[in-house]
Formats: sequence, C-alpha cells, structure tokens
Amino acid sequence: MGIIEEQIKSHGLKVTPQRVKILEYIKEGDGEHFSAESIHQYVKKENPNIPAATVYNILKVFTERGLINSFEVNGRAMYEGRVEPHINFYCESCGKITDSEIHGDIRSIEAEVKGKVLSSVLLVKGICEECLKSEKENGILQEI
Amino acid sequence: MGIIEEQIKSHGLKVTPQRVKILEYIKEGDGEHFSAESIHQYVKKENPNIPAATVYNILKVFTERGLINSFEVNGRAMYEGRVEPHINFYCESCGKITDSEIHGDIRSIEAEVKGKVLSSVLLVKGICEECLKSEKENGILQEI
DNA sequence: GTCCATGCAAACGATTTGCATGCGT
DNA sequence: ACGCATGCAAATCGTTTGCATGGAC
Repeated sequence: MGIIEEQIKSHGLKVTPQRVKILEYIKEGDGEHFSAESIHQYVKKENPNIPAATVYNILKVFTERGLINSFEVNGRAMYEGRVEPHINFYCESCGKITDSEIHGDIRSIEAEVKGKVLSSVLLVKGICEECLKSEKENGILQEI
Repeated sequence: MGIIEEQIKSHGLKVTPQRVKILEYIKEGDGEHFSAESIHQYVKKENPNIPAATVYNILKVFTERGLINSFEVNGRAMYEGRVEPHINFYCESCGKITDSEIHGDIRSIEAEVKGKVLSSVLLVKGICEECLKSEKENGILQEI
C-alpha cells in the first residue's frame, strides 16, 4: 500500500480510488492551491463520471480530518497539501496565491487562543511583486 | 460632523445615512463579528426598505477602502471593526468567533511577503473552552 | 448638474442535500 | 453482510448584477 493510502487509512477513512487520486494530486502540488472545481476538472480526466458533489464531499472530509488545509477567498474554498503553518499571500490583482514562510513562531501565537486549536490560516491580501511592476509600467494604481 | 462621517469621507467615500448607520454599528461592536445578513437585519429596524444588495455594496467598499476588516468562514463573509492585526478564533462546535491578541510581531511576518500588503487575517479554527467543557461533561468528542 | 448610491428584482455560482446504487472492510 | 462512499439531480444560500430613481457634493 502506498503512502497516500496509508495516510487516508490512518485518518480513519476508507480508501477509495477517488480519494487516492484527489489526495495524490493535492499533496504532489507542493506550494500550489486548488479550487474544488480545478480538482474536479483534474479527476474527470480519468474518471469522467465523477460528479462535483463527490469531489466536494471528499475535500470536506479530508479537511475535517486534517489531511489537507483549506481557506476561503472571494467566496470560494481553496485547498492545499501543506498543513504546517505558513503564509498564504493572495494577490488581489492577478488572483494568484503564493506561499511564504513564517520565520517567527506561529505556535506561540496559537497559544494565545483559549481552547483547542485544530487549524490556522494566515491569509495576507495585497498586490504581488509582478503585478506591482506591471502596474507601475502602465501608470496604473501606483498610488495604492 | 461626527467621527464616523469623517472616517467615511477621509476614505474617499460619500457620506450617506446608510453608510453611517452601518459603520457605526460595526465600529461600536468592539470585538464582535457580523455577517452581512446580521447587519442587514439591524439596519432594517430603522430603514425597513433597505435591500440586502445595498448592505453588500456598502460592506464591499468599506472593506476595499480599509475602513473595516473581513474574512470568510463556512462560505460566508464576516466583518469586524478591528483592522489592526489580531487572531480570530472560530469555534467549530458553537460557531462563535472571538478575538485574541497577538503578542508576537505580525508585522515581521507580513514582511516575509514579497509584494504590497493590504490586509491580513489570522484565522484559527478549533473548539472553544466553553464547548470543550460541555463536551467533556457529556462525554462527547473528548478524543478530538 | 453631475455622478455616485440606493432600491428592487432577477440572476449567478459555489456548495449541499436526498436518495439509490456500489464498493471497501 | 454492513455501513460508508459514490453518482446523479435538484435545491439551497450567500452574493452579485442591471437598471431606474434618488441623493450627495
């Protein structure tokens, strides 16, 4: 049994081909961020009949069990394989999401919370370097 | 002109009664978190004709201009008057959102991001103390 | 007077639900 | 064999859009 199957099983879930396929895809895409729809599109390549609802169900249990991480931007959920604390930087201009490392200790930040911590997401919004550059070149939005 | 009106005007927006009412409500609710719907319900008390769309529009411009802060949980946007960095702790059991202070320096964390930072939200999910207690008393979910 | 905001209705899109069938254990 | 997962259709719900009227500057 592969490592992906082990992960699914060890989190108390049944191993099915759909779950393996989706978890593989998310875990292999290191530093990448996926919408449910993009995952659906991907899985449909080999399994054209899989409905969106099944993908949503799978993503939901994966997130609940801590197999993957999720957060919401612009009314849609994004999923990623990295469950350790890091920064998700969302560019409001091009929509891209990129990871940044946290050099400080986010665990000490979480320690401030009264209660049991299950997950944490630091979502930073702004304009990425690339967009800043092209906006300056075009004389747009320099004042932001 | 009151402080609320000044804030609206200084952010380059026209001062309207609806905007004043909504900004007052959000800013007065210190440490509270509001859904668009709850704000709509509140404003309807004095202005029964105001449609949800107007409330959504107002919340959108307020957020874009940095007058208020927003983040998304469970497919819905939440708004708060605090724009300085802090922790939003969401309890997955009772749904309540509470603020915690950040004692570390989140500015240094934001400095890791390559690009221009416009806003940042640290959303921690878990089970609040209250729910932990009642769950233990009832013998439910202790193993989480 | 001009332009932006409001009010209203209708549309949209991401996600969920109900139920029958299929599959993992 | 049992119970959870999948496939499918339809519904739900938060949010957005288009357009005419009204109000701020």
